[in-house]
Amino acid sequence: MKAGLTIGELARTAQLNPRTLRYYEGLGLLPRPQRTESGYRLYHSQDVGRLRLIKRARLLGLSLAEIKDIVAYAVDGRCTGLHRHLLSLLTAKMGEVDHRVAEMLALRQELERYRHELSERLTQMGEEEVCPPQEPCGCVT
Amino acid sequence: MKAGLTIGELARTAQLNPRTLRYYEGLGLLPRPQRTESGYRLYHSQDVGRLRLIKRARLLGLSLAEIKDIVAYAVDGRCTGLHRHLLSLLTAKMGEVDHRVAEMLALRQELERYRHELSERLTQMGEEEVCPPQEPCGCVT
DNA sequence: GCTTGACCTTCCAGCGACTGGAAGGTGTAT
DNA sequence: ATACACCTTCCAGTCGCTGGAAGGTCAAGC
Repeated sequence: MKAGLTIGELARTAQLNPRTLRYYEGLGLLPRPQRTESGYRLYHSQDVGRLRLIKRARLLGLSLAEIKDIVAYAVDGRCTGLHRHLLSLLTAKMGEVDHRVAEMLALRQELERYRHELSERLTQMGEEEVCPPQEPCGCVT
Repeated sequence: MKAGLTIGELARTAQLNPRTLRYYEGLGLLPRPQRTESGYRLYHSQDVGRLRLIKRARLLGLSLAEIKDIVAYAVDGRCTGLHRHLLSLLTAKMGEVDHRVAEMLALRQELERYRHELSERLTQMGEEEVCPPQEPCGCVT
């Protein structure tokens, strides 16, 4: 076994489960790779980039079907549907990225507030103690 | 039917499916609300805030079980487990927010690049045409 | 050479978080 | 009185994984 990554190696570098890669292959999101004589999948290091794009798009919440179109374009330069369709998908999703980033940052602030409060309470009381019902912090109203 | 929101009204203001609210209730994420004589659920406007927090936390990818702890603390001021446990959860998740925001922005750039390229191609060729295989844009390597 | 152990293969089944259909009751508007 | 949109419960399906089972492969150590 020489040039090429096994599914485990690719999965490790892409921070994904090997099972997930096989699942993606089944959906056509990942091309069917070469096989060794014994049937092991052999990937190119190039596939890492493809997976990185997929992962990011998943983070945003794109469906695997949508991602398939985007990856097809990004990696192979072809569209499965209409140009205009893909274009409007991209535009919509970019707007969603902005929205999500804003929400994330709002959540971050909220978490920070809880964390701060909580760590204060923790220093005041026993370390291992289960928390009794207390005043709500009133952040959520 | 007076003071109080029906499940549909609450769902609409929180931008969620009524079914999702019932599902959350089943998991204990949302308290069992009052009922009208005929059995309709009646919510307080206060529940909107709770749902907003839940939605944000879901956006970040927290599991509903994790969110349950956070919401219990944020809204009712109590922990279901150890203080320290919740604290480390919060800290970890705040780190993840930062990571996600960075990934989102990277994705945004990537999408913008595809979008730009694609719109150029679109103005050069027929509007409604299905895209033939073309050069990959080489962004993913 | 043989065993150990980590890897690979396929297939099928389960989970988490919804989401939809069916069958029936409610509430208000015309 | 009849629409029509809403509500109720229950069960089953979808999406995106993820795990177990049963078996084959391969490099390392004894």
